[in-house]
Amino acid sequence: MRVSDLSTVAGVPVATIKYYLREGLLPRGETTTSANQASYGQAHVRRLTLIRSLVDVGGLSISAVRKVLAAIDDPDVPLHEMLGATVGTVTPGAGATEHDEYRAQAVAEIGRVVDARGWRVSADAPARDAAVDVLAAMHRVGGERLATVLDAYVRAVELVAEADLDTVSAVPDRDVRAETALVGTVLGDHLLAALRRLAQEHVSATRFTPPPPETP
Amino acid sequence: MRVSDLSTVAGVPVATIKYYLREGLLPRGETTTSANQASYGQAHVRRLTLIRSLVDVGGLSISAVRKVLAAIDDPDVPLHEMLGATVGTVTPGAGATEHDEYRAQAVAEIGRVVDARGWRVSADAPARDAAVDVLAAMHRVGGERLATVLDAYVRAVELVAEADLDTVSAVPDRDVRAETALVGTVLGDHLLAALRRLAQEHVSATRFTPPPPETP
DNA sequence: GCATGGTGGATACTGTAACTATCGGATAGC
DNA sequence: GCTATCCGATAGTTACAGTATCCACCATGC
Repeated sequence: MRVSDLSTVAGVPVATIKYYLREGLLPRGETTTSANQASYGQAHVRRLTLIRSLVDVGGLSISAVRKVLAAIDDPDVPLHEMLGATVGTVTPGAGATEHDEYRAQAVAEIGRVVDARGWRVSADAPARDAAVDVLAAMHRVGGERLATVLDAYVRAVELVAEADLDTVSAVPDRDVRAETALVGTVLGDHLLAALRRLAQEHVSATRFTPPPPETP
Repeated sequence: MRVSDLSTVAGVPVATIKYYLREGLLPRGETTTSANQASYGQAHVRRLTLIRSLVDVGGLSISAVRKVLAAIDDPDVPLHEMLGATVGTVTPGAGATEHDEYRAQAVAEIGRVVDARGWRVSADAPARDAAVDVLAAMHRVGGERLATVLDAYVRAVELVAEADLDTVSAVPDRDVRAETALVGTVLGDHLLAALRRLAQEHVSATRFTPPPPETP
């Protein structure tokens, strides 16, 4: 399989494939004979599909994809660390974090819920900082109001995380498991976001409009 | 309050404020005397803080911010429609959606869960398409495996949406309510994502490592 | 045995997004 | 009156994600 075939199968322009090769997202094909004839296999198609999903649907940047793929490919990186690597990349913020009153309050609130639910998470988990940043921003712009959702969110993500781990645990192969965890986490965020909008619409409809005629 | 003051208070460079004015994100200050002396008030500070949160923490693009702000400011736009407007902007995809087997399956699955939970959502809600797209991408890259989480996700977002609506309903003023819904939805996605990582770490830790010494 | 066209690799270019810098004229406050 | 600041417009900058072009080289069908 040469580039043009890979391009056809995966639906990605050749120029873009070359770009991904340059950027180290996609391993180079085996240069069988010599010099300028490399051959690509099924693994390249998989990887390319993965990259496209992360970029197009997951919204990751190229450098973010490079990072997480490197983590996938390194057998020494534990799973939760790989997922942690996606945090800083999905939420681009974290730059020049202001240490104001809002942030202090957010730190306290996150600490409270982590303790209350008995979560065993390291104090310096990147996701923890991300959560603090978002919560601080909520306070900054919306006052106290928004913090009241925190407990419900925490219970909801426990449900989600249990399901996530069930799915990931069921995969025997290490590489496939890492890939599953990655895709499930990155795309899962967006799936959750879309479902949340639907659920909001539903809840809003049931609360504020008369119920539809019963259909038993 | 002139631009430089606004800049100091909100922590945003003057040049950037001018850019936002140009782009119509921020209403121009009242041009009190005439021509070149405009004055800004507390509302501008609020709006500027809101914009920065949506951009920096929420990750929205400038054009997306313009769209949702226009929806906020228009009293005729119903709440769920405003939130729907954020869907297409957060998930940039939707371009050249392939109608392959994966998508067909995703459509069926979303239809199934919506029916199963009795969700009252319109068939052409933007969030529905977004969910279908993401689910199709999951199938494309990860096979059947990932779809098993769907039911758990649906139950989780019901919890979340109830909490969201509780919070929003508690706000009396229409404008503040719209703003709360917007911020809660956009930033809420990221808060949920970060909390989800934490919960994943916790669940992973409790499943695969010995329990910590008890501290009753 | 040789023309044709695809290949790998390098380099240069394009388009978009989000600012950032400069400029010309006006005006505020001393 | 003088200087600092302001407004508005225009032009420039940086980063990102590709695209496009070039060129020497293989490989294969005639």
